[in-house]
Amino acid sequence: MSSSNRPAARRGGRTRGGRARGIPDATVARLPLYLRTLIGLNERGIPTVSSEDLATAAGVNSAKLRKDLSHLGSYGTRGVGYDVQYLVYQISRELGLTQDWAVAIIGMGNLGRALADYGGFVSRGFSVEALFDIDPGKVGMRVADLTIEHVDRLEEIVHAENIAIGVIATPPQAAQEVCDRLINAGVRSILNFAPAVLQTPQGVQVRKVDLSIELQILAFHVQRSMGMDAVDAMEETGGGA
Amino acid sequence: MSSSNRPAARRGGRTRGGRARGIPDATVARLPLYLRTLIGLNERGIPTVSSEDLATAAGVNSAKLRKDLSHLGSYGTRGVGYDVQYLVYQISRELGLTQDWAVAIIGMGNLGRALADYGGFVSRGFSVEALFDIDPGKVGMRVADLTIEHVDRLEEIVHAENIAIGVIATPPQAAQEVCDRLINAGVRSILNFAPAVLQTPQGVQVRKVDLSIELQILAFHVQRSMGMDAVDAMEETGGGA
DNA sequence: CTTTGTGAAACTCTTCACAGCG
DNA sequence: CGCTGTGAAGAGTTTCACAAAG
Repeated sequence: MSSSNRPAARRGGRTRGGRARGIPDATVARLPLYLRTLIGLNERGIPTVSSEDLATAAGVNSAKLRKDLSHLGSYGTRGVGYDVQYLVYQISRELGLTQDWAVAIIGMGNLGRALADYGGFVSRGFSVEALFDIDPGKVGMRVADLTIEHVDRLEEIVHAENIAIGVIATPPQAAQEVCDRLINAGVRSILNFAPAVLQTPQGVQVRKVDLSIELQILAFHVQRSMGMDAVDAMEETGGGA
Repeated sequence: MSSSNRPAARRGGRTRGGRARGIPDATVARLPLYLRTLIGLNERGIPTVSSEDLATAAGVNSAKLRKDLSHLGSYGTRGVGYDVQYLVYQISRELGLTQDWAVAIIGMGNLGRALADYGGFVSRGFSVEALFDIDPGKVGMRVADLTIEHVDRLEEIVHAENIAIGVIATPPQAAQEVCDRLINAGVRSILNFAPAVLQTPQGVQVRKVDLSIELQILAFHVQRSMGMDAVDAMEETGGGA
């Protein structure tokens, strides 16, 4: 469409008024992993950790870890490592987890209910404040200490509860409409579990969690590893045409 | 550890005996998305589609789509576009979806049960063949036409049912052990829903789906977009210490 | 004339390797 | 010394822009 020759349109708010921070997306995506690992170390009473050890525990390479952390500032001590608690705090702050964000879940099928019940699915920083479904039979039911509301009340409740993040767990046909309504109500961050591509205006962050896509990526690799052993011939002859 | 100066160790089986295929990881990760989009077009009776239209529907840019598809071969017709059904078949074949892979789910909590019940969470190409839990109270229960087995029988049943993919939906403490046992039983592809880093030997594919990580990434962006409006000052003063 | 397929350029991310600090 | 923080090199990915095909 018209988006052919737009000049790149920087994702993620690169620079800004004051100091230009601009943490790379790839780094942001790993910070939660470091945070979880550090919280584990802290619970085990470990006060400091080297980049090498933290990297191993988080499953990444140590140079990458150091470069990632360097984007937050110089929080390490040469010859020693990183102070675990201090780093927990700094990463939490960077991720915006020093305050709680209100979350709404839309779609109370199996998955939506599992998400709502999964109380511990968020250590801290989030609070599920509203649940929605379109089925009048479900409206009024209580799940995880909340009453399921009809999706017609979405805008109203998003405003009242100051919802910052919407989690879409509806069937795929309903996902785009729910998404539009969330955006209309002012939500700018959406976690989408529905197997559907959401069209959103610029400035809205969408992350998707898609079981069948993950499985299909795995299937590709399964097929590959099978090829190593035996299936080679099948492929070479055109396999099943 | 010892993984410091290993020479890169190529992920994903780059070249092989015959022709070197080597589809980039980034492309593999998008193929399922194209596949789903194409299936939708096919169901609506659309016989051919241009890269521009398919890209828009899949939410990517058309040059990227063309380059991705070019890794599979030259399946388009210049001046016309791509034959929808033919492309569905080619992508399915490339992803290894022309046959069914047996899947086991370990951990029958809320999430595990939702996954097992989510019959349609896989269009085709997969078949959930076994469910496991460690809780004797759950063993024997029927979920989604299957009987929950005790996790002690994992190896036995993985062999008997020829399980290709393991889905870990246990609490995080149990994840590594389950993972080890799956690998020991010969499973080389794992989808991990537990919020834990899995240590695996080379050659094992792990994909993780992690709700709290996704939310935390969103929180970062929420905080960012807040900064645009008002919260700027809070940050500058050290916010909430 | 339309649309693919693709070199080449641009950009992002990862890894190396080491200066420099504690 | 040991370990961080980082320039520079390398790898991977995206985008551009256009020649060639239908």
